[in-house]
Amino acid sequence: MTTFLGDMLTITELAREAGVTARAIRFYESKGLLTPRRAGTTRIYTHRERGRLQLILRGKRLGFSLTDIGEYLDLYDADPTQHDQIVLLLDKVNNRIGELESQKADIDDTLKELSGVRAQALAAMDDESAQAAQF
Amino acid sequence: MTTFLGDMLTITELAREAGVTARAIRFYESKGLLTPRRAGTTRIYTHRERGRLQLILRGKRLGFSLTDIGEYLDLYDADPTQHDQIVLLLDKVNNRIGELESQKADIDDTLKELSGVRAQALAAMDDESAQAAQF
DNA sequence: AACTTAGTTGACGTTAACGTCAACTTTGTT
DNA sequence: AACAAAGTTGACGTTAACGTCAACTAAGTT
Repeated sequence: MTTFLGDMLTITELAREAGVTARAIRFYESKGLLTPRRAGTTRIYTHRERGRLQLILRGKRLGFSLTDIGEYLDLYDADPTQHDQIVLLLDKVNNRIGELESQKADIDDTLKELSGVRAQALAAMDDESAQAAQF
Repeated sequence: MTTFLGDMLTITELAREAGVTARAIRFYESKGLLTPRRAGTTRIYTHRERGRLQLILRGKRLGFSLTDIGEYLDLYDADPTQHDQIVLLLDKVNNRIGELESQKADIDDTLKELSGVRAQALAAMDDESAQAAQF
């Protein structure tokens, strides 16, 4: 294992670093979200794949399906010399931005409600201690 | 069907209004997220259930599981006279707020990246038309 | 050379969130 | 009364996203 690896990681190393299982990483690959090089039969993960994995995990945290995430990743791979591709790209990017902004609005609504709940809870506790101070 | 219904809806009416299937609504009930009254055997949905359903759907848009959503809905039902409940409630509310804020951060990161992608795409199109203008 | 230690490829199992019947009962209509 | 429409309860099917094995192989170790 004293072979020079530089920026490269094995699947279990990447898994630990990212906090997921190797199985999950292979699964993402089977869905076309990752395409690691191979050293013989063994998968080798480099900077690019690490970044992609982070994007995948972030997408998951936002509740997107792996299919959606795949389309998102594709946005980074468009050929800037193909006019048609760029036009399609722009459309998809704009759609994605719209979705994310409405999701953000949902979050803000929820946060406001939770602030309300919290305020009520604090008020209830105040009442309680005021009540206790009576005796 | 000319019975007075007032604020009340039948399951298919509620389903249409909310854009989901009746099956989904029954499913949410089976998970304890909704508890409609009954007129004999038929479910009756009133203002409260409609609001709850909206909260469920918003939770889904944010990528939460029905279990998570159930805990979220519980936050609205805490008894303000029970000290222990309120303390627990505050803790849960604060956790939820934290999660949502980090989710919001993920969204903002993604939005920034997408802006970058868009800018690159627009630049590529500019180059292209400039190129075309050469001839 | 014999072994342990990753890593690899199937292949089947599992959970969440419904979809899709089938078989009834209940209502309102003709 | 007879009937179509809507609602109800099972119960089985389906998809996504992995978990869990089993059986092999390649790579260093002793």
